Amino acid sequence: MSIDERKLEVLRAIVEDYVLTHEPVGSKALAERHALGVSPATVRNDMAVLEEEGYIAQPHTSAGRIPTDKGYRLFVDRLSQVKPLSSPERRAIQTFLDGAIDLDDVVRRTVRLLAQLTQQVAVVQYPSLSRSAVRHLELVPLTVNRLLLVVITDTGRVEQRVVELPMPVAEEQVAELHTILNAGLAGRRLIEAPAQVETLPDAVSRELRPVMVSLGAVLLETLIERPEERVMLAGTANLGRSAMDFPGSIYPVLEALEEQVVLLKLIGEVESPSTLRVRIGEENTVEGLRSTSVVTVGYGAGERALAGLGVLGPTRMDYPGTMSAVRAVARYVGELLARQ
Amino acid sequence: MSIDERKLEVLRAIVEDYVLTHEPVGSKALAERHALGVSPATVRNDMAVLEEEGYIAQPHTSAGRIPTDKGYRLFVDRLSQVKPLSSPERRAIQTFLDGAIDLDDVVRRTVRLLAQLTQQVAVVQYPSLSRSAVRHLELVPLTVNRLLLVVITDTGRVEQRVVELPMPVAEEQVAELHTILNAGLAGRRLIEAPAQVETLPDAVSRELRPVMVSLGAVLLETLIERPEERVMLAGTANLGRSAMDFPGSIYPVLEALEEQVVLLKLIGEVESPSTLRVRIGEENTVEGLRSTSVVTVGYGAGERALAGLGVLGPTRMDYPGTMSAVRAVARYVGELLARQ
DNA sequence: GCTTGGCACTCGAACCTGACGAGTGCCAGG
DNA sequence: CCTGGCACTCGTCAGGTTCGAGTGCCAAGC
Repeated sequence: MSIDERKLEVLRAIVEDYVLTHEPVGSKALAERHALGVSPATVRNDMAVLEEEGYIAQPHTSAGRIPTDKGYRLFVDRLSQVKPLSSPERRAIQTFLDGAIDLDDVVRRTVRLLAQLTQQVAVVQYPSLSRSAVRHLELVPLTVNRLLLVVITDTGRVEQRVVELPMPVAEEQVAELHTILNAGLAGRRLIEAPAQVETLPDAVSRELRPVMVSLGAVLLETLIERPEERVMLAGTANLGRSAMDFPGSIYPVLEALEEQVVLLKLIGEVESPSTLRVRIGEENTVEGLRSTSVVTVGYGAGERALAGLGVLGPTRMDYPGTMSAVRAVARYVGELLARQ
Repeated sequence: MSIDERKLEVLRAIVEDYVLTHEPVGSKALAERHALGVSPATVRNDMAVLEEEGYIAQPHTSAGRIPTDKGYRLFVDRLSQVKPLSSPERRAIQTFLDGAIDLDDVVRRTVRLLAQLTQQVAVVQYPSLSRSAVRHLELVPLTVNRLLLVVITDTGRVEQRVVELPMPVAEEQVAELHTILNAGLAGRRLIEAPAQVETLPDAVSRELRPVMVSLGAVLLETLIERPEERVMLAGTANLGRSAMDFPGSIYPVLEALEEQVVLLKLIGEVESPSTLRVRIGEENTVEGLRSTSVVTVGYGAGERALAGLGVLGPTRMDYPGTMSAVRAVARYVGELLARQ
């Protein structure tokens, strides 16, 4: 690393000031506001080097400097210290989340909380179906040859599908199917279900085999092969607050946020609940989000990530604050889900 | 009404031109583009009268006129003719909605469709719980003293609550509760359920009464007294397109749209599926939506409105087009729900 | 060799100005 | 009651000027 201590200090000062004021920061103001112990002229020299190396840039010749994506990256990687949440904040998270009555409510509260804490756009993915375990399967006869298949997971998620049966079934037969299904699948992860599903038809009485086959097919197709991953969004209005930070308009950002696929791509690629992931500006693969930064993390019980959550805002965001808020919320939601 | 034929014609022309161009329209352009059969000077006189009566206004002295809310109101009430949808549009609605696999999917497709057809923000309310009928109730034992109560309505909506029981119950007892619940409630509207719920404890064996009481309490409280009305939103990005139409910014609009309560207020007050409701600008009671117009209608099977749907956009919107799109979609969704 | 103060230079923001033209209101004549 | 004509208003736009923040560079100092 060719950058010595003071230059890093200068970069940190630039990032901090710029995040605070939204204005390009000049050498003089910088030397004054931060106890750098050197004169503006010296700062200018450092800035020239930083610019040459691509960490900062000038919007126009006679203006101060602003950090580049590369600058923010360095800041996040080496300069920012985790800002611990204030205890009122911690308490707010607890009391706000503890009131949730079901999974939907947990997700809704979480996403609002995140949006409010960070004053940015928050995204929370529902606990992923494929990574959850089946708690219970229920069959509800709708007509003689239509069943509603209800799957309840250990995270509290409830999914239902209508299944068209190849033949009419009586009530006792439904009971039989019900028993076999639960015996075979309850407690299993959905992701390890396919093998199990194959064996199910053999376990039921001969005439019910085709019915069990249809049920298995629906299970496989809609719950495992293309499980419906859902996300919830909040705080879009916060984009307005920082509208001037987006070149052009917030329009492409709003557009990207409307696409479920995009959102999933954004927070779906999480690994463990302990590692925060920060994508800054151009690092985002999604066209339209190139002017934003995204902070995501997995959440779930223990080390296994059930799903992701995160926050999206202008590249000029308060990274330390956002990162600790995201981490704290994820941790707490994980505990909450493990508890029930 | 002190306004004669030609003045109305002039007003219509102004509205139509302004909606098309987004620019104040002057007397000359107006006389040219529309076959009014009179000279610009005459149009000017008419415009002066229209302005005096509050139907149009001038942004500044040397500019053309734009319609006021009152002007749009007159236009909607007396001047616009329903613009029938093109047959490709009709077909698009059909094919797009027919692919839906469950209620969630119906709502999601509907809201997207509306947003795309109108190029505005679309809002769709889920079929209201209290106005739906119970198709089936299911009880899933979680632990010995916790049950999951699942309610399936005739519109395909599935709601679930965890119920803490005052005592542990065995499997046969759950079966009994299940039978009694379904016997008493299946087929009833949720809104007429309270009376029925009261009688349920008497129908079960003595020792199960307290359990049935808890179940009844949960049913009443969470499903009937404060039923969770849900809405889905799409097309927020379309606000960007007409950002310049909003004085100040779209920020307050976005903010209002984040509030479920506001959205419900917006589309919840619908009566019959046949009557469109148009609220223009200042007619909106919601602060923040004073610069928008809202077109809503009820939808449902037959004459009974199950819930509402609608569209929100700048006051300068294509009212005839929007109105017919909203009406057509509502009609089709109603049919779809009745069919299943 | 790094730091510092001085100084000339650049360039965007803000302000002013005048020309232009769209659009109006009014009036007299048909 | 409609019409053409005409004076008037006022926002927009282009061009020009000033102002000042901030820079880069250089020579002197520690």
